[in-house]
Amino acid sequence: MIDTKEKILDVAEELFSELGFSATSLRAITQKAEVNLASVNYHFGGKEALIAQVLSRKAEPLNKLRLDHLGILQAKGQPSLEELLTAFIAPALQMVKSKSGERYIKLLARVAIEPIGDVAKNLPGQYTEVLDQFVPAIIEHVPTLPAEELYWRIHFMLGNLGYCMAGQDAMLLNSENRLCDPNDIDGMIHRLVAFVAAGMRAEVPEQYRKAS
Amino acid sequence: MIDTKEKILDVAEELFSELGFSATSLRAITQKAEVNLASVNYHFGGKEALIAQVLSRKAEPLNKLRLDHLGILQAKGQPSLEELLTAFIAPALQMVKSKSGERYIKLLARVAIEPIGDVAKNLPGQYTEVLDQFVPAIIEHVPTLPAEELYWRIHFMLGNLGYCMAGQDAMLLNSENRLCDPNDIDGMIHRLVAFVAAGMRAEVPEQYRKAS
DNA sequence: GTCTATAACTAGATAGAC
DNA sequence: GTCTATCTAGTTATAGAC
Repeated sequence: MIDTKEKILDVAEELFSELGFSATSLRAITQKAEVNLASVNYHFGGKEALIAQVLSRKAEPLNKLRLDHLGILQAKGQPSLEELLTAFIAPALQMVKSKSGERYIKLLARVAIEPIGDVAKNLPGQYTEVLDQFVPAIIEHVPTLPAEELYWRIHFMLGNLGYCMAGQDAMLLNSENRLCDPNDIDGMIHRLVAFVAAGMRAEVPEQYRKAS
Repeated sequence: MIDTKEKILDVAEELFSELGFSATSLRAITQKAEVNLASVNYHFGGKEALIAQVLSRKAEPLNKLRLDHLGILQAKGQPSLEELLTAFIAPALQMVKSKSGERYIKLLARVAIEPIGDVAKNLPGQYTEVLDQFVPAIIEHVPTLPAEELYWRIHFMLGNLGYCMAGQDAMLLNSENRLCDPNDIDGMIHRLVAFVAAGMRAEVPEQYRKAS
């Protein structure tokens, strides 16, 4: 069947996100997907490669959304820092509205907690293309920022994003009386962009103000 | 024995962080701790309450460090925003240098991924006292910030902190060629404080600039 | 009781027929 | 591309020697 690969990926994504990687056997996946056991190896090369594909299949449309958004901005002239950050942040936060997006963030968390082979080590590679496009555009707005400082701040932004994507599942967000609604995705995007933009523009602490 | 409770907590912390909550049986815990199976129920009331205690036992010294730090600052006059944020951020990041601190952050991640009863719901309560002390002190530096906006930014800061605490286990941080060293805890603290302080002081986006 | 050998089972990977 | 059969490794359980 032509979509055997897709069926395997769908079931694998579901079981991996629910049970974890080591608790999910290839036999369980192939049985539920109603395909042959050997087809995993034929199509993917092994369990670890399957995991990597499950993850990259989700990363790809996200990458595309971000790059498309960036392309549209740049076609209109030089985008503002806020516009750049929105192009990076909004697709990720909008993604987690869907069931499938929720699974993706759960899978990322599992990779961090239950490291399988080189999967975690290879994850950042799925985002390098996007970062390589965004980082130079961001630099234009903070030209005096040392490169090391810039990458720290990129990481801080990724931290913000991860926490917000985890949303209601995150432990500290579902607090009462804290006056902000984690379901207000658009509000979250606007506010996060403002917060990160200010952080990006922050003055560099003296001791780190060497040339880059 | 007088420290049966402590022994149970130690072993439970270790097994929960390594195996997860549902994969760790009370039998496994009591056997490894060399205590009677029934003692868990006697001392804690049940598995869920044990989990809650394992978590709160870690939160308490962190809370104390933060509040002590804050007290010292306030005794010297009005602290700067950067000093306040350092008092909040530094204890958490320094904690994860230890094996036990690593376990704690792993447990927090597990609570998010594998929700057990009301444990996740009750976690924020372990930090309310600290936040109730810090938030008013922070407000003095951003007096025009609407309350809702302030809490969003507090959450953004918590996101930064969580990501940095996860450190090398986090998926996106162990990237090559990104020029920043996640083991440089002091550098991380200084830079994160500068980043968050700027975010706190950011101008409020127009649409959210209603009175608080 | 403790230790070791082995059996039974499970899982990932592969070869070769179709 | 799909399938059956098989190989290899790792884990768990158990039997029997000491």
